[in-house]
Amino acid sequence: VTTLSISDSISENHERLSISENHARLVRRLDMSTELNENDKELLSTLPLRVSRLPPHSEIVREGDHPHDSVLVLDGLVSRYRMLGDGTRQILSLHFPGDLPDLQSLYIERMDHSLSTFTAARVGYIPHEALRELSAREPRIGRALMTHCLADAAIFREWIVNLGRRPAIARMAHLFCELYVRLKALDLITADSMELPLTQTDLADALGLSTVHVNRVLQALRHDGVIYSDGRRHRVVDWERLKLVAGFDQRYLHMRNGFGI
Amino acid sequence: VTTLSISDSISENHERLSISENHARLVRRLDMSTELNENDKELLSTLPLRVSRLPPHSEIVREGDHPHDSVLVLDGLVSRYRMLGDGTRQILSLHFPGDLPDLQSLYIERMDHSLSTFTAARVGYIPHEALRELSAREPRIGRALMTHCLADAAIFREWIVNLGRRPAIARMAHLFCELYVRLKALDLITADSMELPLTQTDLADALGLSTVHVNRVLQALRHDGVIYSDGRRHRVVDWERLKLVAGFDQRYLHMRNGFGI
DNA sequence: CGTGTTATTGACCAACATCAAACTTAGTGG
DNA sequence: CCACTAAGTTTGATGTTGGTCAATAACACG
Repeated sequence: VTTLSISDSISENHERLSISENHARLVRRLDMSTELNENDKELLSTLPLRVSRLPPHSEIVREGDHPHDSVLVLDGLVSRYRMLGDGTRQILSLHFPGDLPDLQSLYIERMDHSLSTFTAARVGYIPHEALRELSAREPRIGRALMTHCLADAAIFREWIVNLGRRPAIARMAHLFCELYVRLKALDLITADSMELPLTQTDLADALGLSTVHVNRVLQALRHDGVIYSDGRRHRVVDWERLKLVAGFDQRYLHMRNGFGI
Repeated sequence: VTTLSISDSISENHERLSISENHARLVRRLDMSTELNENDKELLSTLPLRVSRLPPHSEIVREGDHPHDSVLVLDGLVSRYRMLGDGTRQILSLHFPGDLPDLQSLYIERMDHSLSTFTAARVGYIPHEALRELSAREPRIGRALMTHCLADAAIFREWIVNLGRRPAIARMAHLFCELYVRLKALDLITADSMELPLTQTDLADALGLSTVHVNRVLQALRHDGVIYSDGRRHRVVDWERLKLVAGFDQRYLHMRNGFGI
């Protein structure tokens, strides 16, 4: 499997995905921000992993839960979000294969938001116990996990900036930049194009905009020749201009040299 | 010192602030989210702390820095923020005595935002080395520090919700709710009123609004008898209504029972 | 007292939301 | 393969929130 796909690999030949290939996703992802040696990688591969196959739009963890496992995304697109009293939703983050989207539940008992799939997805559950034990025994692993959490928080900060101080078109461009770089680091970009199974309503809920406005902003970006998006596929036509519109600087993603763009 | 004050204690009798009183701030703050035993508290008090007195509006850490110490707020009001290319600012968080606002620099080298004082402040610098060493030796301390970081991230998430999905008046109310609960937990509330040395421009930069609109929103809240604010002092007149306007639910602050409201 | 900062006001404007309808697409069952 | 349906996208018309600009008022401080 040389080129992975966010949502298609579900329908690929599953015989090829051995257990160790699941762990490889995790290893690769953690290695993105913290350098891991061979020993670390071995150790990570010993983590118990209960794999589960989920339909699209299914809740993985709900606000208020007290989970005893952390979730590892193996395939598909996963998001964290909060529902408000008036029925509106705010998406907090998007997660790709290799991400541990609720690692914070290791140290913070109660979930203050929910986690669910957009696409059909495979996720792995890793018992907190195992993660704690390994982190305590192997500080390098603990450090890698913490760095993962903290890089996550850095993304939250950037989203605050995005929502607070950028106009709609820049917000959209910035989101595309972020996702593009993160997907690139995972080898999930083919021909400058990313498959994001997000509706315009989903984008609106991530960007704090209305659906209608998202539609108009996308049209503007298409018209200006910055991106070309057609349903689920979004192609970055002019990366430099996209970055410019967004005011994007990838350093907040805290990727090691050689990862990202 | 029974009643502390965010900005006034600077001018109090400093003879009474022994080293151990500085550490007490940290202990009390960490104990808010993670239960500490006497041994943990002892250990925390052994951390080396270089205390420094800073004028108002001075930068403590700058975006791009690679700090070797973490900052402990001892007195005063501190904020994290990002400056954008067009000169606008987005405040990311506000920090009170006992907070460790850049603890993430322990694991993430490069600062992706800046840290500075609003008021005159006293801050303590704790070498990363010491924090790492103690965390490794005493997992309970490591855990408390991580929980502090993660509760921080929970606040970022709530700010994303605030900026993305709440109208201006609710945003303002929500910020007041958060600060009120956090200050209450630190015993920094006197007569339902909090001293926040923030200008309306500062509030605007925290809430993603314009100064003019902040002014009008504050007037509306005053007019509705929800808060009374007069310069730097903000009094919560009707807490229930403030919560209602904000849609506030303090659980995202992840305080242990008995802390908060 | 000045002088600089902050708060307040009014007039006007722009960005974005809302509403409602039409259109497109993908999927489903006959 | 087609008709039917549901979900998503697009459009237009209109409304509102909140931004911008500019002037004035109120403080705060040396």
